[in-house]
Amino acid sequence: MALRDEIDGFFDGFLKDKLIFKDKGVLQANYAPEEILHRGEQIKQIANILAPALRLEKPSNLFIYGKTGTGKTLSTKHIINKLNGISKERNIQLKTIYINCKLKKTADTEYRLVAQISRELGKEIPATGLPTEEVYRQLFDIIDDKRQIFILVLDEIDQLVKKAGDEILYSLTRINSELKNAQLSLLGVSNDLLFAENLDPRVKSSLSEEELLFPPYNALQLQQILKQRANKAFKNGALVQGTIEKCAAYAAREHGDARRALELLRVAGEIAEREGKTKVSIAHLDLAQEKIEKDKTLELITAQTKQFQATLYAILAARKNTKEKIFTGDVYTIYQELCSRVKLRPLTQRRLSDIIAELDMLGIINAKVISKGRYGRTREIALSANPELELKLSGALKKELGMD
DNA sequence: CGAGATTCATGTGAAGTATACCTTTAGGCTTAA
DNA sequence: AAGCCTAAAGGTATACTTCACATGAATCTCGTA
Repeated sequence: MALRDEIDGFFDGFLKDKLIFKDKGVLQANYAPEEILHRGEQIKQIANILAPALRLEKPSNLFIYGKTGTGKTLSTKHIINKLNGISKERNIQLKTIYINCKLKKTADTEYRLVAQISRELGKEIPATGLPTEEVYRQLFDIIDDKRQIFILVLDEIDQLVKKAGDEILYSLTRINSELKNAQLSLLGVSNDLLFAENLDPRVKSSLSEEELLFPPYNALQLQQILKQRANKAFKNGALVQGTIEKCAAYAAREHGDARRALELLRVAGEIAEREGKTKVSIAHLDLAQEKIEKDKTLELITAQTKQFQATLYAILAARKNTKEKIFTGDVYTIYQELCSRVKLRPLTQRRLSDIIAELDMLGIINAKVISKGRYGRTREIALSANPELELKLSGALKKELGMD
């Protein structure tokens, strides 16, 4: 009974003392403000390009690129929402589909992408079993059902191509020639500025009928964006003077990533709140910086399969054993021991090699192929984490793998 | 001493296999006329 | 006879394995200055 009261008391206090935030959601990544600052020009252009859709004419394919946190996703979603609003109001046969290609297990192969698109349109497609052709055919049927325009947004399209190749895009750009009633426009969004360079020329020319570059925000613009959101998110006076400026400066240093700046501010607020403070100070920003990095990686690895986790753990262990550089062979030996210890069926070295390459792609480790001359050829593996994070990772992995 | 051959440990590509899932289809059973 | 259910057959995507060949600089070899 006593415990019960104590907990009630805790929750009460938690609710009553909203020390810092007024509405934290405003700082969350998926929040869409009514007014998007400093992107007026880009939004207008996107609108211009997509506008024909409202007259049931196929808009040009559009390719948007710019670094992370420059408002690409936000702006496209904004326009998409507006289009949806208008088409609903006027009863225009316009549908939009938004797919984020980065989400693992969702859209990282041709089959999964097409299946996901169909799912967005309300058709259940099994995870496996159907021929890819069949899934395409079903998608056609849905799309070509009547005279209508589709706008397909592929966010983080570079991730998709990196994993699954650009033939997918070729197929997608060719869909139109097979459609009788409907028309489909592609809107590709990429974080990688050089992405288009390596595409098949046919795909490239067809995907980027129109192109749009989102430049990074500068420190001043970031400040204004932060202020706009902070006013809604925080209680009056919850921010120590200069916090926003500092936060903007941090983010500007990292190629003007607004998403990161907002996250930084939010996490700083959360930390301050947990400390029971009523004000967010610059010190909290620094703490937040570390925490974000930790959480990102932690989240990433817990989402991986056991095999990936075991591999990473083996790398961490190898790292602990020797101060010297780590090579694939060392990792594999440790990995095998580890497998027998946690009762995991060990994979072949061939597969491990691929897994290491994938971990590298995920940015969790740094691996590059080197030749040691007489002593063969291998991957030289380094961790991109700092020692403290390393410790946390290793702890988390132990738990994931069920070790004591 | 230096050019070319050798060597090692693993990268890498292609093809094959296991698994988990899908649709189709034929046969058997039930049901209703 | 028509309708429905079930299990087998035949097919796919994905993750992984097997096999075989490719890599590329440190090291070795050997001819030459």
